[in-house]
Formats: sequence, structure tokens, C-alpha cells
Amino acid sequence: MKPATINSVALRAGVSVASVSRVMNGMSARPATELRVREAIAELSYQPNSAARALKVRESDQICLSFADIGNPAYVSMTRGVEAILHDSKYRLVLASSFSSVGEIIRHLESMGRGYADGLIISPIFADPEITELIARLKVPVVLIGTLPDGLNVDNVHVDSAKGIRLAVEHLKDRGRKDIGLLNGPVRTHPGRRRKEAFKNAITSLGLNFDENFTFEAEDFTASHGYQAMQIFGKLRKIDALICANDLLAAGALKYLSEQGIEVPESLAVIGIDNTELASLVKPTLTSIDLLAEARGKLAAALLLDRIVNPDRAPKVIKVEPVLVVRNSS
Amino acid sequence: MKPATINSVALRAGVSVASVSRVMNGMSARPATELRVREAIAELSYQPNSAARALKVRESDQICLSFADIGNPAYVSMTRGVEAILHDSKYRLVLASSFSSVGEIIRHLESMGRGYADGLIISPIFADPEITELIARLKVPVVLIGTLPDGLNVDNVHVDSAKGIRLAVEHLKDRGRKDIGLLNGPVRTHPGRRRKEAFKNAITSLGLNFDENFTFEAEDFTASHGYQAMQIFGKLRKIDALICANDLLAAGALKYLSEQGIEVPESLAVIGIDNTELASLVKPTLTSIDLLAEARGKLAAALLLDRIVNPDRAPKVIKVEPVLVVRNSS
DNA sequence: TGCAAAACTGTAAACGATTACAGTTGAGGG
DNA sequence: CCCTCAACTGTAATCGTTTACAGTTTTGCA
Repeated sequence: MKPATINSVALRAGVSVASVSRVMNGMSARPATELRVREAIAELSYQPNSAARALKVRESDQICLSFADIGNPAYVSMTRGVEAILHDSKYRLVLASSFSSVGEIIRHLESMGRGYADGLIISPIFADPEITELIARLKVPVVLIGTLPDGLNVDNVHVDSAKGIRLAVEHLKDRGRKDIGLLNGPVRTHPGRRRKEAFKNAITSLGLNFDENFTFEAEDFTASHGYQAMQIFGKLRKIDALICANDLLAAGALKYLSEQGIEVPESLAVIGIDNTELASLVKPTLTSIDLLAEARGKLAAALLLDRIVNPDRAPKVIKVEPVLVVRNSS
Repeated sequence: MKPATINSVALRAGVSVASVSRVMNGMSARPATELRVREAIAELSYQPNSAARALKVRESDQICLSFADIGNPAYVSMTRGVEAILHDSKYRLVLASSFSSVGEIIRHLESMGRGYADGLIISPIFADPEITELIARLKVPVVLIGTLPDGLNVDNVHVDSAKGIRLAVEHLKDRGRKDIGLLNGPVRTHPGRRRKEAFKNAITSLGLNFDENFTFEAEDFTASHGYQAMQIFGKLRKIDALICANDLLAAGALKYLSEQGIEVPESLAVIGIDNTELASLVKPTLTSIDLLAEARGKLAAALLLDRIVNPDRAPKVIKVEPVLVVRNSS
């Protein structure tokens, strides 16, 4: 049995499709008409076809947020921020995540960008020109969270992560640490690249000694890769502080250190990035650079909503300032 | 400037819309034709309208997974499972999450259920009859992960969580614990309700003493609510073991206990549920009942794919067996 | 009761794609 | 060079809504 359409409902109710549509959309109708339509709807358990509606009115009432990895708590916070703002708009949020290839991202953005979503919030992790180009071509309002690629002219909110790292390095220096290491994620990602640069700058500009051997690249921004990386990153004994590219890596590192009986922060201070809930759950609790993911989510959502009603205004770029949250690991 | 449509492309290329469509969908065309079409596409940066396509071909190539809370790592695992299976299908995965009201869930399911998704995987946390009824009416293939509400006849995969709790209670009994508490989540949720029942059954059937005061209900399944709950749940000193309704609650509890100087497991054994990555990151590492969220995700996705090609087969119900993973907290 | 205005309803044309079906082109063989 | 057949292309119908516009009913008031 085919699903009911607005036509079958109209037929059943003995009215025109226009009337059915009007009842569905809460426009005024004579009580008798409305009643019959509602009955017919119930009898046929009619549900309007979203695609047909989207095609006609050119809006889907959906907003899509896409990011690299749903396993990263920072993105979860970001999602909460977006939700908070969207919550009292008419838009529903859908998430797209965990892309294993650039092609997959593109497929997703394309289908979302034309018809399934009225706006996109994207936090691309890979610095891929193809993605940049696609974003530029998108006909739908977009806001990008994170480093804005050159030449891309869209709303943007990003955080001064370099400053965050500087805060951390200064803090460690204040605590008397001299040899600071970096447990980074892959440098083929935006964050990985920027963190490495920022780290190097901070170290040298503060007059500490930078040693290429003091940085190590884990395969991914996860706890287990953090743990694995530490098994290899044997240069540990030469450093007295370690900045990790996110809290997950830091948590993995902490686990390794604890197993090896290396005291934190006495023998080695550890600092994470993102200040996720995890930071307060591990032991010792983790000092972390808060990159304000939730706030960025909120700002991005607000920007998007604004652009939807006001499509022609010039793109805005918003920068947020990170905050160092000191706990027991440093 | 309006976005390009298949019509404008056809006009530009000097061919018919049918040819454009065929080129877009990789059907054979004379090289010259294909070339002109591709040029026109590029010049106009044409992207087909997903809604129009979905309307016509009645498929969106999307599958929607929806669950209560993206902040819960168990759902993240489930998502990974689903992704793993969908990955080499033609379907893209979209996520819908974090519903703050039943009405919101319904809006979402409705719009997804008719036109935006070719299949739905739902893990409803609230036992709401309205949702059940809606799911029953949905015209799109559905698989439900979790407790199957009475009278709902859809594919289902669930875990025998009662058995999991029994495993945990047995384990604690073996370790000589006598007075076991339960730090539960809200009982208005499916998991909350079932865990409470299962706990009571396990305790009494194993001949331990059940005391209503030994169970406590946190406001939500999160770490901070676990922590808060422990501040109130002062009956602690009477119990020597605590089962928490998920790992987040357990992590929050652990934090509180650590702050209070209560030794785990010596003074109090703690067991979580879900066996998320968090369990191995906290200190002491957390014994946890693995409810196999990732496996459930995989099974559900496979079931859905199967149903899409074979819409008339009878619904299947799959039950998975939980596993107790013993670590240092018990 | 009659009439004007207000309120409602129906008809039909979109929206942008896909796809039978019919029509056209071109290749190859005789 | 013509004919046949295969390969390609175009026309037009269709998917299920919304909505302008015109047509109809109802209401309120004299």
C-alpha cells in the first residue's frame, strides 16, 4: 500500500488539496472542513513528504553541523552550543560526522548544501583545497568554525589557539619548567599544523630551548593514540613538561605515565587542550587550555541564523580568546 | 543570482535536460555531448537539488540515526558501529540527537521518516506512547535499538542488560561484598527503569539484602550529575559496593570518592556500565559492564540495510549478551 | 431579506529532478 | 549508396507539495 499523499487525503475528505495543505500549515479553515481533513489525515495516517515540501518552499528547516569526529568531546561541546541557539528557532539540527575521506565530506556537503539544509556549520579538520573550493561554491549560508582557509569569504568563528598555547607555556615557565614537549596530533590536520607552529613560536619567544625531538606526532587525536604515542615517545626523561594537543591525548598520556610510575606533575607536568569534562575526571585532574568550543558553537549558530535572514551582509570573522584552566597536573 | 538548475545547464549546453541528467548519473552519452554538459555544469557551478531528486526517485541515500544524547560515549560507540557498516554501502549517515522534549523527537522523526531518509535507526530513551505510535506509522524502514515497546513490530536489537547487572552483582558477591548500592539515572527513561528492576531482581535472587535506601536516582546520566548525586547519597557508609547506571555516573562518583578520601575498591567497590573508553582512563580503572554498543550499532545497521532491500520480511529481534570487564575498581 | 465585505475554498501552475517512449543520428554491411 | 540496427537524444509526464488567483460561501448589518 502506497503511503498517503495530500491528494489521497483531499479525496478522502472531499475537499481540495489546497485545503488540506492549509490545515496542515495551520491556516484558517472552516471548523467543519478542518475536522474532515483531520479525520482523513488520521485515517490514512498521512505524513507530508518532506522532500516535496522542501522542493516547493525552498527550505527544509534543517541546519547541518558537520565535523570530523564525533568521538572528540570538543565537538560534542560545540554541538551543545549550536543546539542551545537553534533550540528556540524553527530549525532542527542534524549532524554529519566521522568522514574517512575527503570524497565523503564532499558528497555530504553537496547533498546538504542543495536542498536538505537551510544552512551549514562546518568545522573542517583537513586542509584540503577541494573542500575549500566546494564551500565557496555552496549556494547555502555557511559558517565555518576554525581556521579560515585563504580566499574563502564566509562567516567564521575561530579561536586564537596560538595564544592558548602561549598561556600554557608561560604557565609552565612560571612553574619553573624548562624543557617542554608537545604531544601533537597529525600535522596534516588544521589543528595539528597550527599547534605545532604555535608551540614553536611560544617556546622560542619565551626564551626556552626548542628541540625538534621534543615534539611527537600521534596518529590521531584520541586517548589510545596518546597512550601508544607515549610508548614510543621515549625522550620523556629529557623533558619536564608536556603539552598535549587535546585532552584525549593527555588522558592517554596520563594513563601511560601512571602505569610507568612517573609522577605528575612532580616529574612531568601535563597540560591538555579543550578543557573537556574529561579533564576534571582523570587523576590528577588535568590543567587544560579551554578553547571555548561551546561558545564557538553558539557564536557560529547565531551568525548562521543572522545570515539566513540577511543573506547579503558582508561575512564576519569572530575570534575568541582561550583561557587556561589550571588543575593538578601542572 | 538564482542557483543553476538542470534546465539552465541544458540551455547553456544546448542539449535537453534528459541528457544533463544522464551525464550526471553516469549513463552513456556521446563524448561530445558529455563534454558540453560538463562544461556547462562547471561554468554554472551547478549542483543538483537533492530535494527534487529525492522527490522523484523516492530515495535520499541517507540514513538517520537518532538517540538521546550525543554526550554519552555509549552512543558514540553505537554511531561508530553504524558507520562501519554503512561505510561501504551507498548510504550516508546523518545524526539527530539531544532532544529536549518528546515533541522535538517527533518533529524530527516525522521529517526524516518521509523523504529525507531511506531508513531510520532509533534508540529512544523515553518510554513515550506517542513516540511508539509514531514509529509504528512510519512508512520508512526502521530499526530500534533498545527495549522494544509492547506492540511495536519492527526490527530490534537490544542487550540483555539485566543479565549484565546480574554478572556485576555476582562478581561483587564473589569478592565478598554484601551491601550493594545502585546509582541510577532517571527512572522515567527506559534504561533507568530497566536497570532498577534488574538490580532488584539480581540482589534478591542472589540472596543479598535489598534496601530501597541503597538505590539513588541521579538527575541525568552524566558525570556531573553522578558527582552531585554522591554528595546527597550519604547512605554510602552503609554500602560496600556501588553499581552505577553508566560509566559517566561512575566517573563522577569516583571523583567524589577520591576527593573524600574514600578508597576504591577497598572501602567501596565501584562498577560502571557501557565499558566506554572512559573506564580505562579514570583512576582506579573502572570495572564496567560492556553493553556492546558498537556491536549493536553494527547489527542494527545490517538489519536496516537488509530490510531496505527486502521490505516484506518479518521483523527480527536480536539480543546480545553483555560482558563484564573487570578492572581495578572492584 | 438583501447586499457588501469578509472568510473560506478550489483550480492550476509552479518547484527541479528522473525516465518511458518516441524520434533522431550514425555506423557498418551489402 | 542505401538500409538496418544500435546508440544516443529529446519530449513530456511525473513525483507531492505550496500558493496566487479567482470563485464561492458565509457573515453582519441595514
